[in-house]
Amino acid sequence: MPRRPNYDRDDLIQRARDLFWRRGWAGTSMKDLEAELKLKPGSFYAAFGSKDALFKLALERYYVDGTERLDRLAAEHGALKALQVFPVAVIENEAAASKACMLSKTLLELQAHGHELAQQADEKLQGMEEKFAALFAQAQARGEIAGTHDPKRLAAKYQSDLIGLRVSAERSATDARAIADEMAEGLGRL
Amino acid sequence: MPRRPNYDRDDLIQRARDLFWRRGWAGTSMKDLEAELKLKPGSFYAAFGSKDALFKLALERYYVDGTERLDRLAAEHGALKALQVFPVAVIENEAAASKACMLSKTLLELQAHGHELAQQADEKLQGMEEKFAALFAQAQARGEIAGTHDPKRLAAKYQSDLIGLRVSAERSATDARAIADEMAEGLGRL
DNA sequence: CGCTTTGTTGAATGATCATTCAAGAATATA
DNA sequence: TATATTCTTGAATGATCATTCAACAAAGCG
Repeated sequence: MPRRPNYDRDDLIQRARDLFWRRGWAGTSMKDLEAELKLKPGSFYAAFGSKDALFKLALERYYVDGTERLDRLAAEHGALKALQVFPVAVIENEAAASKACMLSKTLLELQAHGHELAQQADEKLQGMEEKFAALFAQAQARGEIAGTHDPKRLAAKYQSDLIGLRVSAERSATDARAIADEMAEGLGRL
Repeated sequence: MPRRPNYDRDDLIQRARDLFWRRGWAGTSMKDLEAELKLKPGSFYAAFGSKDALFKLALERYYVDGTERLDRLAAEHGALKALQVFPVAVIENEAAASKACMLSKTLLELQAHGHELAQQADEKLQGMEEKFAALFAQAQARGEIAGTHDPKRLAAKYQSDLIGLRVSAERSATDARAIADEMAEGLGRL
C-alpha cells in the first residue's frame, strides 16, 4: 500500500558517518547533512529522528567497521601481525574521511559538555581496547610474544599509541608512517 | 585623561584559555565567555576584537606556558629526566582545564574547515616537537641516551605518544599514570 | 570644576541553528 | 482504478549564534 523510501538507509548512514567523522558534531550542520544526503528536513526527521540520533548510528557504524577490519586482519595474518599491520592500514586508508579516530574526536569534542555521545564514544574505545587485549593474549598463547606482560596493560598502551599516531597523521609536517613502523617494531620486541 | 579598564587583561586571557581548552571552539559561546570573563559584549569586542582573536591569544598563552614548563623541568632535572617527567606532570596537573592537549583538540576540531586556528595549532605542535628534539639531542650529547637515534624521529614519536597519553587521560576507564610510566621506562631504555 | 578620553552597558542586528508540520506526491494493494 | 499508506517538500518556528552601536559612566588633566 505504501510508498517506499527512494534512498538506501545504510548508504545514508555511511555518508553521514564520513561527514561527522571529518567535521565533528558541531562542525556538521543540518544544512550540510541535507546537502550530502539529499534529504529535505521532513524526510530527514522521518528517517532518523534527530541529528544526534544519526550521529549515534554513524558512531555505531564506525565501530562495527573498525572491529570487522581488525578481525579480518587477525584471521588473515594472526594476532601479532594484525596488531602490527592495523596502525599502518588505518593511516594509509585513502577511503577514510579522516586519519584521526572518530571515537577520540567525539570524546574530545563533547566530553566537557557531558554529552551522551561522548560517553558512547568512550564505551566504544573500551570495546576496541578489549579486542586489542584479546589479540595480545592470543599472541601470547601462540608464543609470538612473551607471556610476562599483562595483555590489558599492553592493550591500553597500544590504544594510546594508536590514538596518538592517528592525531599525528592529521598534522602537516609529520611522517606518520615512520611512527607506525616504530610501533610495529616495538611490538616485535615483546 | 582616560578611564582605565577594571580588569586584568592577562587574567582574562588565561580564563578564556581554560574555557576554550575544556570546551573547544564551537563549544564555547560568547555567552559563556561573557559569563566567565564578566564582560559585556561591548567591552569584550573593545578588548579583543572577536572570539577568534581571543582564541588565538589563548592558544599562544597555552603554548608559552607549555614551553616554559618544559624548560623549567629541563633546567631542574636535565634533558632526559625532563622528558620522562613531563608526561606525568601534564596528566597529573590538577590545575589544568583538561588532560588533553589544547593544540591537538583545536587541530582536530577545526582542521577540516580549513580554519586559520587549526593551522596555528599545527605550527605550535611543531614548535613543541622541536623543543623535544633539542632535549633529545642534549641527552645524547651528555651520553644519557645512545647517539644512534635521530633526535627528530625520537621527538616525533615522543610527541605522538604524549598526545595519545593525554587523550587516554580523558577516558573513564584508563590508567593514564601506567601509560606515562611505560613512556618514561621506554625512554630509559634508549 | 569642566573637558576630553576611554570603558561600560545592554538592547538590537541579522545570520544560522535544529526542528516541526501541513500540504502534496507517489505507490502498493484491494 | 480507487484508496490507504507512506514519503517528500519547503516554508515557518523559535532559539541561539557572533557582532554592532548609541547612550551613558568614569577618571585623569587643565
